[in-house]
Amino acid sequence: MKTIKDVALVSGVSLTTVSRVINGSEKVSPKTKAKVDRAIKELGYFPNNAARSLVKKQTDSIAILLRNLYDPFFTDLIKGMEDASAELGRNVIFCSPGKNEKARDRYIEYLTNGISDAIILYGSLFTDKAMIDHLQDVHFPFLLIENNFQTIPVNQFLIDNINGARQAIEYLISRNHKRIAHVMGNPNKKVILERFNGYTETMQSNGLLIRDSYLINTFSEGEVAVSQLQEMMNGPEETRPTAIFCSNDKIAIHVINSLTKLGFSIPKDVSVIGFDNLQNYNNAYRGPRITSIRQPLYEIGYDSIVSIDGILKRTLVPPVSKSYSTALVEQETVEYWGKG
Amino acid sequence: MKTIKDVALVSGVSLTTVSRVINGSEKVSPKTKAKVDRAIKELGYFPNNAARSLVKKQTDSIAILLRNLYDPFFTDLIKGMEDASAELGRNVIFCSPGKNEKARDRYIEYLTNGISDAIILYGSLFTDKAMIDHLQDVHFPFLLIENNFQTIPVNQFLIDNINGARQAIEYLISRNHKRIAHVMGNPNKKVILERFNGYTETMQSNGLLIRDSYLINTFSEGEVAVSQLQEMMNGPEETRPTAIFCSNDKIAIHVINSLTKLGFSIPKDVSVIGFDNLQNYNNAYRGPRITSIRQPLYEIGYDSIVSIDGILKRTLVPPVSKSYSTALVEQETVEYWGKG
DNA sequence: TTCAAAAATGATAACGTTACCATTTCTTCT
DNA sequence: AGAAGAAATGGTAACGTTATCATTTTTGAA
Repeated sequence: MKTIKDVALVSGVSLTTVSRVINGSEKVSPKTKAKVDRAIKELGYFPNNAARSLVKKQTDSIAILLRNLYDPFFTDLIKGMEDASAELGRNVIFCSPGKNEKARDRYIEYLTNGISDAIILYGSLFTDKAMIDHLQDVHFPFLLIENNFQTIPVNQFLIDNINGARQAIEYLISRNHKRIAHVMGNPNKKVILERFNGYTETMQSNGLLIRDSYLINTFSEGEVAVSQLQEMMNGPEETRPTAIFCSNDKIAIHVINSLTKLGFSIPKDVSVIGFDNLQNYNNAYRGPRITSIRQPLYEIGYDSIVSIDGILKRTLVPPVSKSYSTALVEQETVEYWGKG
Repeated sequence: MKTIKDVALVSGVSLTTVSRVINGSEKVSPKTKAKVDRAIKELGYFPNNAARSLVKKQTDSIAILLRNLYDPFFTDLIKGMEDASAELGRNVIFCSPGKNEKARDRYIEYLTNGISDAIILYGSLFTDKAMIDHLQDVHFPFLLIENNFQTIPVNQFLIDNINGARQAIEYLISRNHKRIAHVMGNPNKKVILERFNGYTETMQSNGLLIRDSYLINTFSEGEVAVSQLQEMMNGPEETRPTAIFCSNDKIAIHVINSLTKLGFSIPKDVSVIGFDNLQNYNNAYRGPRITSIRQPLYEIGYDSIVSIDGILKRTLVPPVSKSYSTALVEQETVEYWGKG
């Protein structure tokens, strides 16, 4: 490995001067700069980042921690992050420790100690108070996306899930639906809970009844959810839901598949609306395109990098927090109820 | 930021002893270890990786460079890498510079100088000779997947695309197809060229004619490809292909969509076979599930991490090279031709 | 030509850790 | 009790870079 020392020796100048050339300092004569550049090229020298960040106490790179990098849910988010970092010329590194908490903490310890200058964390199940406290204690810059810490002043981007759910329900109501069920996921997740809240609030404020059978939890019940679904759909016609709001598109796919197997046709017999507006369906799915609520993941990804960059450059003063609104995407799983 | 010095001060031992405790050395008494551990906890000390890798000249982490992390094509590959690194307890960092060559080189310079101990590179358009030469010059461990350097002894994993194409064509032949067309992508890509070669070789060895119209290049022709496709399918029945082999599933989707628009039904009027066996289709796609050649991307991802780990631990001696075979996945786009 | 100011260059100490060798302390055996 | 050996601990120099201050060289005005 070639070092700055070798370059200094070959070009006949001091370490300091070489360092100046490398870092593009103005205070070096063109002649000297040429000499040093020549030596650098000749030796194939590259600066060592470990040494550099040790003394500078900064690395110039941003880390992103996602639970699973391979999840198609993250497609747009990652794309936004890639685009922003390319435009800014920032090095960005992605890590995905999976659901293992030990691995997550190992990565955080690794990334926050001499590897990156800031970290972006996505997802509520992925973060806990102790972790956030730790990051604050050591004054390490971080940005949370869709996490559970709305009460403390940290950098965080949130999606207005409550209003997103409202958009879904009000859209259904505008299509003449009154009996609307909700199939939800793990309520420990921020997004699931908020969408549930948005559902109940909107139903109530529109004077619509939420029957017990209208709430199906795929998380706590496991396989039971399907039989609950079946029971609900086989109930008397006057209480049977005409539309189902699902916590997300994955659940919607599951619901549509199950209903289809039970002999129902979507959206003729029952409308279904999802959340997330997935761009890619698993190729096992054969049903109609899901009418869904879109969250601006590309924008969020893009902005997150830009914001962290701003914070590191001190052009932005933390805490930076934003709320993103959702939009309804009409596709094929919702139909006007009754005689249109 | 707390340092080893603070820990030494608080626990009343020397720097060296603290370092020993941190690194789990045996040569420290239980009593001292307890004292030091207490101080570490009390101070919230974490070792600085920059300083550590500066002196150790190793970082214990592996870097992966993919052109675009968000591409659903990489789903299984990434999953395999994540699983392997989790099992090994290795830190793995992903970077995706996009198609920008400058950015790619910036990342390589960054990663190879004090950030990671080895690098995995995927894709043939993504690497060039100069880059590989550089990595070899500086003796930085790397592993290529599906690249263009079969001639020089580097660590590399390859997929047997020629045989994969043969599997596709022979399957079609076994289903009574004789007039088989090929819609291909950018032939500068290793995989595209090899699949094309596999197609021509297998056609020839089976005594089947490749008419000029049977070769359609979506890359050089752009939109022209669709009109070529149309022309081919509207030709006289006795020369019209009964099956189309596509370089990959994305192209197959494009072909199926175009043919459907032209009034053809898949697989009744013409069979289509793809390559890659994508797990997720873009939700705009409405056609049948694509019969395709599967490449073992999960295994490749998993093995790549294990191999690089082995090379770094010196339990494996480079060059490590493997060839992976493909498998046919029967789905819905190929039918027996004629009266079955 | 001289001198002050500006520009260019250099010497050296950090940064936080581990490697290496030296020293001290503890065991154990006679 | 003393010596030899083992175990535990410590001092210090590296690692490759940049920051800080000091020095030298150049420039330009009188």
